[in-house]
Amino acid sequence: MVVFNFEKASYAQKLLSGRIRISKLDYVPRYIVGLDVSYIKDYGLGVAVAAEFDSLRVVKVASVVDRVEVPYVPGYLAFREAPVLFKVLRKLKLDLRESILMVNGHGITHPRRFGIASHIGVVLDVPSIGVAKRILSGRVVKLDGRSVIVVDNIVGGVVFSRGRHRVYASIGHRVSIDDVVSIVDRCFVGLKPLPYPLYLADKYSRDMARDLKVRLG
DNA sequence: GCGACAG
DNA sequence: ATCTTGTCGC
Repeated sequence: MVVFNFEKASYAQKLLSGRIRISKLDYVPRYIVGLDVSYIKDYGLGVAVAAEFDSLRVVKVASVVDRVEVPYVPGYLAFREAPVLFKVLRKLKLDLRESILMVNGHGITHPRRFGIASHIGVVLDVPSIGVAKRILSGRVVKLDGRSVIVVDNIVGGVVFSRGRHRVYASIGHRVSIDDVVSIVDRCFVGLKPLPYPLYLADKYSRDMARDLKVRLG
């Protein structure tokens, strides 16, 4: 049996973090795609929700059930979940050249600056943003009335407060911190604690887990 | 060594 | 993430 090699995974993350491009989004996206995974035992239930960037109207949803081999260890989430998300993105059959990805997890606000949002963004070379419910790496600092996450002396993420909920958004790939702020901000609708595309991906994957359990007894 | 630790 | 009863607050 092959065991996961965390040493090599660390090396890969440090190496690949050098491929992250932090720059202003170079096109107006047509779609924003929310990505999330829930679990039943060793099966990951991945969901992708594509919404129009302007109206946030949902245009496409895809889901996949995939066996996961890698355990969850903080800092190595991508090696567990990214394969599931690559599969569901293939099923989505959407032209990602005109889209941006919103991934449940961190981007560069990661111990080796290569969280799952950056991982997926770099591998597919698609603009991406990470959105996490808890902080993983970096220091939260107040910067002109706004809480931001500083890593390596740059602003890599921003903290959003929705009532008592906190959301930590960060640069994934091919976006600027200003893009992260403006894009995540306009995805909050109503009182939902997560940006809409991610809220739906999260909801649908949980619904899927519940339904599948009923079907299994 | 100790604490912290996305999903 | 998932499991899982009662309980706090609006």
